Amino acid sequence: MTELAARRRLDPDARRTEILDAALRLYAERPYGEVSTTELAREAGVARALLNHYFGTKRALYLEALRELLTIPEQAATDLAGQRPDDRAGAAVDWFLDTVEDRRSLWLSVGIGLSGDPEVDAVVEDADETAVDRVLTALGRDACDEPLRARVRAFFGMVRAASREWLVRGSLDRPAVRKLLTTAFVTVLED
Amino acid sequence: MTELAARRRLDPDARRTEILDAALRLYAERPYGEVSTTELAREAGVARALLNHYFGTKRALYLEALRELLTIPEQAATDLAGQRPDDRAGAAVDWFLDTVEDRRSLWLSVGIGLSGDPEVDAVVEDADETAVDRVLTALGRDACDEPLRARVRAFFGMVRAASREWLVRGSLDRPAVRKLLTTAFVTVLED
DNA sequence: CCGCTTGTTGGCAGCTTGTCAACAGTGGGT
DNA sequence: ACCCACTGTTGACAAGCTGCCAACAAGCGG
Repeated sequence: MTELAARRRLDPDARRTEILDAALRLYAERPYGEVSTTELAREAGVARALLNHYFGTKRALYLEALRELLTIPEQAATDLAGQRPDDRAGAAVDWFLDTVEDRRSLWLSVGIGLSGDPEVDAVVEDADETAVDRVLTALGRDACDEPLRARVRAFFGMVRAASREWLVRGSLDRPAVRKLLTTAFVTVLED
Repeated sequence: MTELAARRRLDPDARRTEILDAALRLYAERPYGEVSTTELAREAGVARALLNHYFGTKRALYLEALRELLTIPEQAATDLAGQRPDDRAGAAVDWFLDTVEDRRSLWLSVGIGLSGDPEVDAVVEDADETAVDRVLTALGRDACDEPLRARVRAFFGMVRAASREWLVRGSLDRPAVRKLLTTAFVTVLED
């Protein structure tokens, strides 16, 4: 059953991604604290010490995986400008929901919101920051308006919670979530 | 300096709360993974094995502390009914912000939103559920309207994120947060 | 074919958690 | 007042986990 593969010598980048993919696979099922480095190494088909060699520490590997997961594809938010101005908010919400649905399992597995761990929070906030940039520029709004950015970040909290209601609890269907988020988004963008 | 106090024999309930308080104190500063049972025991002035005796496992102790933290005082939400009907949402938001500000350090330390850990999430969701109950009944709305409940839970996600903008980043002041959340809450309540 | 660079590994040292038998307050019975 | 059972409390042990380091070997240049 357990074939011990011959010692493969890989390009460092390839090995890195192999390990990262394995980590994403495991963290998709269980939270950080319940996944040991031994398991991570086994899943990646690699010696445990190699994790430390590439990522330094177990936590660093987790943060890398998290960053990888939260990095949203750039192309998506470009075509909002073509929409009718009065429904750009709706189009933006559709974009949110599409990306969430696409990365469903991983997105939900990593949890929603901030963890209380400063380093983890930093990664999440970083991802939020770029998402705010993309959305505001796609909407043709001033991306340097700090209070506006803050309101959008607050709105993201609602996006996460609403996605959870939709995908996990099933208490809202997609049209309901869309309507809820769109109206909320409009109010957020105004004042 | 380090006085080794004589072995005190306490009522189990008293000892439990002593340990829980110590745990809350530590978890207010550092996340779960960075607090060892040795530290928890030292902070509580107790042998490490006693933690296991009372709570079984380190994780169980954490969950207890979390539940304790998230349990909101009941009295607060009762006086909403007296408000002018058209500003009940604003009064509810004030109530949110008061409780958040009151428990500031602990609330923020525990993080915002869900963690990906099923057990932790269960505790958080449980607390949310009772909060939804209190708010809806205080507003005179149907507390059994499941889609409405879902929308309020989604709104809570925004409350958390907005509180963070206010208390941690300082990107919004209290009036701004109040206005943002109030208008959003109104739209959430309508649909 | 040899040897060097470097990707890769096994094993060690320190620390953490859960368990268990033993210790010691505390109150009741004589 | 003494003893004894009850049980709150503790020290020590075993298993597991993480980070580190010296050693091994795969591939490439000579």
